[in-house]
Amino acid sequence: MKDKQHIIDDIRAFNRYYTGLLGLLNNHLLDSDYSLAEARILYEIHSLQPVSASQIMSNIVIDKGYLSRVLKQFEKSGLISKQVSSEDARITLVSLTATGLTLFNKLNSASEEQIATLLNKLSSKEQQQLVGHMQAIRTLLSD
Amino acid sequence: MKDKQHIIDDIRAFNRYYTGLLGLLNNHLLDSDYSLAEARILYEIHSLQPVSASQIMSNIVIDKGYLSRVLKQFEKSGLISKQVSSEDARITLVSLTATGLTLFNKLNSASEEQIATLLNKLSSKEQQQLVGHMQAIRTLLSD
DNA sequence: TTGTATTAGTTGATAAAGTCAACTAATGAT
DNA sequence: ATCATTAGTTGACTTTATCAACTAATACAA
Repeated sequence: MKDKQHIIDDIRAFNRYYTGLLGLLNNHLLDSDYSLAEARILYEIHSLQPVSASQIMSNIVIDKGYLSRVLKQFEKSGLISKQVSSEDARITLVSLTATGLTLFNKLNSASEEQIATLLNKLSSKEQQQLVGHMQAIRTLLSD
Repeated sequence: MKDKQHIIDDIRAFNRYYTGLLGLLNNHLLDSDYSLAEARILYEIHSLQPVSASQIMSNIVIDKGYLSRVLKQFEKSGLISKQVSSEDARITLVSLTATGLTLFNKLNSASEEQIATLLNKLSSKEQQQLVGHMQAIRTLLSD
């Protein structure tokens, strides 16, 4: 039975470890023209479209000015289209264009590929266990 | 039994979740004058001192030019002292000064406090389980 | 030993990323 | 109607990060 200090140390060690792993997994973005933030915004748009900037901000911690500019750039480069909400003219809903969807699929596949490479080292049973541990962590921390 | 695609999706969902959690836990640094990178460098120096820039780079992914500047600034502000290695004059070993140690302790306590707050929502048994899941993940992924 | 490659670290120049406040326009609430 | 709030934009700026060129020291092999 570990004492509290020991538990805290272990969690921080895991956090350092996992920060590094997340960094490795996100490395493939360096070969693309997109940052992690942009990739994540694209992911949110894909998941929630048509979606407002505010909705995106409720899923990602990001400055609204920064987000506004990213979306502006996305529109300029033809990745998304904007449409003012018919219910509330303050709100602009964004959706992926065909080009945006193609890009999303490309980035998404690359992300999946990273994970797949990680999983290749594990047996099927170990893979199930890994996911089990992850879900257990989320469950423990989400109450 | 989940198929591979399902497993990949679950892992990516965990990664998004944990990225957000790490962001929250690192938020306390916004109230300090130090960035996450700086805090981590300070941590490495504390752990490994006397330590070279190269050694730090083997623990953190960071540009050597950037690291060089951070260390230069640390020295300038009296947080670390530098000493050329007696065995190899290319190598500069850095150590925390008393001021640096004080700062480290402060940042360290704040980090621990963040974790402690997270743990407060859990019973002692759940805390042990949480650490168990984390170690299991590390074990699975580190082979 | 001498030349060649490698390693450690620094610096200049630049780009990318993120922050903050002021602002407009639309809507909500009393 | 007025006042407050919400959504989003923009300008100005700082911080963070990247990359290549460079010096100096050491390793290594002929």
